[in-house]
Amino acid sequence: MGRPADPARRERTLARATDYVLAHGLAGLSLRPLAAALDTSPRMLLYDFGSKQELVAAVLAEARRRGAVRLAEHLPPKTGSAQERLRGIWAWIGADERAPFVRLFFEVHADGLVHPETYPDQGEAITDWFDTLGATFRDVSTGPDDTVTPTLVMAVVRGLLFDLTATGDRQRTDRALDRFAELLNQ
Amino acid sequence: MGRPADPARRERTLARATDYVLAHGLAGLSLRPLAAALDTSPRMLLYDFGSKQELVAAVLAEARRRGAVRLAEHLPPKTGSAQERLRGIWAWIGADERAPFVRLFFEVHADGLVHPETYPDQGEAITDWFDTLGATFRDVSTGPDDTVTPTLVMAVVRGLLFDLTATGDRQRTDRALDRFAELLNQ
DNA sequence: GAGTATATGGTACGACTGTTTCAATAACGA
DNA sequence: TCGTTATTGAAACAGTCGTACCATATACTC
Repeated sequence: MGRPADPARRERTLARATDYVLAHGLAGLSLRPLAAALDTSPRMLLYDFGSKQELVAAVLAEARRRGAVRLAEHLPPKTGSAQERLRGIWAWIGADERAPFVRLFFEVHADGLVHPETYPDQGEAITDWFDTLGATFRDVSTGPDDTVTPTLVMAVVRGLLFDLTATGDRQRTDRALDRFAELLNQ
Repeated sequence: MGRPADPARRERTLARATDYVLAHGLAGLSLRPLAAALDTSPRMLLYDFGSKQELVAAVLAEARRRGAVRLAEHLPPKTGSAQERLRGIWAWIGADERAPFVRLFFEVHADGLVHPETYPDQGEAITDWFDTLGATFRDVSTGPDDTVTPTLVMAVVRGLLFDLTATGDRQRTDRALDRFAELLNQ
């Protein structure tokens, strides 16, 4: 009895809100402009998500879900040298299409440093790529439980992403990655 | 004639404001709490700095100045292997005492990605370490104008700092740096 | 139709924001 | 003491923020 609930609405709003946050960033996020861009109202955002904090948490979870899916779709087969695979990953993550994800990634990390309590799984978000990347670079690892190699590979990728997003100098960062790939291949 | 100006007040306020921002971060910075912590008033902050934006710019310039001074003080002489020098830099920058600087560093970068117009010299802030680090690692560079080696070295350091600040796992990040130092030494 | 649960719009509250305005005080030279 | 300039306090302004309250509309069962 009564009007049936419409859970699809929340999902649709979440998807569009995630698009919005990827486009505009997290820092200045405000309910009223967000609602206006989504053709809804702050009233409905709170109705669906309870509070702004829960909305943000849902958006971040959705963004991470999307990233994981696309990474899984793209991850190259384990053919070719470690050098080639590393270059493939860098070309993919550094492409302009990934810029909104990368930007949000850095934004969440920075905010997490100031408000650790808001991101209880901050550490996980960093290390859960290891399972994926560790498998990809198993042949250059020292053993099946080697966490050092994936740590270093991810540090290079993140560090160069940091540089690339700040300076826009793709040539220099590309070359630096090549240099690392050579070192790793020896 | 008339009451003499007191430029020392602005300097004193700037120094304390920089301490405050290093301790509390940039994101939630607000004039009233800042003024209260500095035993002054929002009125005086604007009197001395003109606007919040100019205050922030002054604080960031001061923070960068401090960082440069301390780095210059610490930079080890060019004795020892590249491996040892890299470990020295990592031990210094990764120490707990540097955490506020590192935090602010990531915060500014993230904010700069969303509001590039606010940080006209964002790229410079990244590349101006190269002159210092390029000299330190000249023996592993391919030439006097080699920008690739310092780019890679800094990417590893920043990437591992990212990991360390997010996960707190010092053992794993230390080992990853050692691994990189070995690779670089070959 | 009535009854009922979900979905919305409108509005206002209280707390904050950076900034401005107006007035008062303080320290100097003449 | 007086003029002048620097400094400072108190208050208000115009805006934004997240959120709560109240009424209404909608879509369903019976």
